[in-house]
Amino acid sequence: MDPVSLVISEGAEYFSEVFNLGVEEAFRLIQPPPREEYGDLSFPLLRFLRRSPANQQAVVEAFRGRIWEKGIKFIDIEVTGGFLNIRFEETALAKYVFGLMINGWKPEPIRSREPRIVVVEHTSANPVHPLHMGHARNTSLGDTLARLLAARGHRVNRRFYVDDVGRQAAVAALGFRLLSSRPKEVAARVGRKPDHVVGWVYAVTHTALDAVILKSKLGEAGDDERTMLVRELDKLLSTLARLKEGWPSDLYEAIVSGVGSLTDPEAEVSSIMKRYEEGLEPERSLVREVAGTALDGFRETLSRMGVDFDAWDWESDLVWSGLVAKVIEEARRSPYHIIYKGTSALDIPRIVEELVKPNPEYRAAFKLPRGFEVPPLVLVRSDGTTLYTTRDIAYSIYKFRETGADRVVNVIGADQRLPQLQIRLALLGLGYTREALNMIHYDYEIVRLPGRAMSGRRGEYVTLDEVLDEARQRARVEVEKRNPGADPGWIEETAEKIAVGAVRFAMVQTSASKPIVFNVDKVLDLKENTAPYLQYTHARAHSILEKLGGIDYHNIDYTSASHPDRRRLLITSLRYPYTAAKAADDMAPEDLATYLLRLADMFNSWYQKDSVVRDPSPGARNFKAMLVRLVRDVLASGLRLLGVEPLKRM
RNA sequence: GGGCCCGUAGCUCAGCCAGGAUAGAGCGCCGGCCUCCUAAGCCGGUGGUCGGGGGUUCAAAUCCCCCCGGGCCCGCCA
Repeated sequence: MDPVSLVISEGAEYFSEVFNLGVEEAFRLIQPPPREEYGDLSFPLLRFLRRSPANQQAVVEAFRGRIWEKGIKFIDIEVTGGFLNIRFEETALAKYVFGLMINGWKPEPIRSREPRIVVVEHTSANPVHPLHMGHARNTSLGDTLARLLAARGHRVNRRFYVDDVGRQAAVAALGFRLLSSRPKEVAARVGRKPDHVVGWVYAVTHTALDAVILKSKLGEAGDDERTMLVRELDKLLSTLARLKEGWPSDLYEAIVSGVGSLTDPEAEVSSIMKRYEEGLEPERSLVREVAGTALDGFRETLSRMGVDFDAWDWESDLVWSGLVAKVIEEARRSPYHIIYKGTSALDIPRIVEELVKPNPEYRAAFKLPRGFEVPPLVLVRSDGTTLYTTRDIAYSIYKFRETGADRVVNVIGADQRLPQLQIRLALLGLGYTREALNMIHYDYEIVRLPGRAMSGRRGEYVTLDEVLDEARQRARVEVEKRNPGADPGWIEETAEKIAVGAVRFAMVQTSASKPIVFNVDKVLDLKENTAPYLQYTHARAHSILEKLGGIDYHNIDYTSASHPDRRRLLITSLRYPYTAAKAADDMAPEDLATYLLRLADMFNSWYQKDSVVRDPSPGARNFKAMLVRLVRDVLASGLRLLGVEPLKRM
C-alpha cells in the first residue's frame, strides 16, 4: 500500500478507536484541507476533543507513533485551527512510492475491510422500445456503481430485470399479432435495429389504442368534457401521423385498422396479459419473442457502452415458477393481510404504525416522509393477474436468495420512490426484515427533453443509439483532423471510444439528484465535454513516456519533488486510492469524475511550463517521468472505473 | 390537498447529508501563447444578495421553521 493510503487507513482506525466512532465515518472525515499550506490531509480534531481538551498533544503523539511503526517517518503532524494536519516530506514520499512503482505497484482504490456481496440491478428497461437517453443515465450510473463497488473489493452481481409481464409487453404483443408476422421477421423486413422496430410497433399500437378508447368516450361525454377530449384526440392523431413517417405504410395500416376493428380493445390487452401470466400458447411464445427481439437490440447498444450483466431475470419466470404465487400465499397468511376494495392487499399503514414507528432503527432506515400516508398495497387484480409491485416483492426476495447478497442496490428513477418504499415496507411486514433493511433504492432524476418527459408509448424519445452515432461522427471529424492519413480502422475505433466516453461521463458527472434536460450539443460538444479532455490528458502523458523511451531507475533525483507543482501533483495523485474508495462507499461516481478533472487540470498546467523530455538533467528527467507515469496510471484506473477507455493516442 | 427532490457566477454544475480555515470548477465573454513532450491544451482578465425571510450557534451555502419558483409522486399502470 502507498504511504498516503496507509496513513489514511491507520488514521481511520486510530480515530475510530480514540473517539469511539465507526471506522467508515472516521475514514470519511479524513479530508484534504481547503488550503495547501495547512497540509496534505486533515482531521477535524476540535469537534471531538472539545469533550476532553486536555489530551490533544497525547492524541497527536500516539497517532504519530502508530504511523512510525508502519515505517512512515517522513511525516509531520500538527494541530492548527482545531484540525489535525498531516504533511508528508515529499522527497522521502516520492522515493517510497516510486520504489513501489518500480516493483509493479499501480494505483487502485483502497480495498474494503468488509467485503460484501452486492447486487446491482440497473437499466431494466421495458422490452418494448429502444434504450433512450433516460435509460442512458440509469445504465451509466448502474454500471459505474458496479465497477466502483467491485474495485472496492465487493463481490458484485449485475442483474437486468426483464419486465415482460405487464401491460406494456401485452400492448406490443397485440401490435405484432395484428401484423400477423413474427417480430424477428418484421425487424428483418424493415431492416432496422430490432428494438427500434419493436418500439415503433409498440408506440403505434398504444397510440391507436388510446385513440380508439378516447373516441368511444366521446360518445357519452358532456359538452365541457367534450372539448377537452377532442383536443386530446387531436394530439393522438398527430402523434400517429408522426409515427407513420418513414415506415412501411402497410405495417402502419395493418396495426391502426386492426386496432380500430377490435370490438373491445381493452379486453384484448387484458386477455393477452392474463393468458401470458398463465403461460398459455400462443401468447407465451409471442410475448417472449417480442421481448426477446427488443432485448437483442438492448444487448447491442449495451455492448457498445461497455456494459455487461451477470444475469437477465425474466419477470415471467418468477410468475411461472410459482414464486410470485408463494409470496401472495405468504401475504394471505400474514397478519397484515386485508381485503381492500374487494381484493387481496397488504395493510401498509399498519406495518408503518406497528413495526416501523416503535423501532428507532427502522425509522432511520426507512426515512418515512413526515405525513406519510399511503393506501394499502393491492397484491392481485380482480381478474387474478398480479401487479408489478407484487412481482417486485418476489423479485426482491429472489435477488437476495439467488446470490446470497448482503445488499441489493436498485438503480431506479426517483419517480418510483413511493412504490420502492412500499415494497420495502411490504417485505418488512412479511418478515423479510434483513431484505427490507438492505435493499437500497439508488434513485436518480429523469432525463427530460426540453419541455417534456420522454415517452415510450408515444415513441417520443432520443435513443441512445442515435446519440452514440452522432457522437462518433463528431469525434471522427476531430480524430481525422489531428491524425491525417491514419488507419481508418483505428480512427473509427478511437472515435467510438470517445463517443462512449463522452456519453457515459456526461450521464455520471452531475449528481443523480439533479434532473438533466437533455441537450445533444451539451453531451456531444467534445470541447466542452470532459471525458475526451481526460482521455486527451491520458494520451498526452502516455506519449511523453513513449517519446522518452525508458526510465533509468538508478538515476532519479528525488529532490526534484520539492518543486511546488510536482509536489502537488504527487500528493494529488496519491489521493486517488482514497478518493475512489470513498466514491464507492458513498455511491457517488461524480466525486471520482470531479477528482479526475482536477488532477488533469493540474497535470496540463504543469506540462505547459516544465518540460520532461527536454530537461537537461537526467536525474530530474527520470523523476518527472515517474511522476508522469503515476498520473497516467491514476487516470487510466479512474477512467476505467467510469467506463471510459483511456486512450494512448487521439 | 399531502409528500419528496431541486434552486450557488450569464449558462452547466461542485461544496450541503457528517456546520468551521479567504464560496470553487467548466463553458461563455475579453486579451495573450504552437520553429520546442499532442493547442481536444495553457496563461491572464471578467463574473456571486449561495431563491427570499426568520431562527439555532462562538461560527450557517451547510442545521431548523415559513414563504416563493421548477420538477416528480400520491392507480386493481409500470
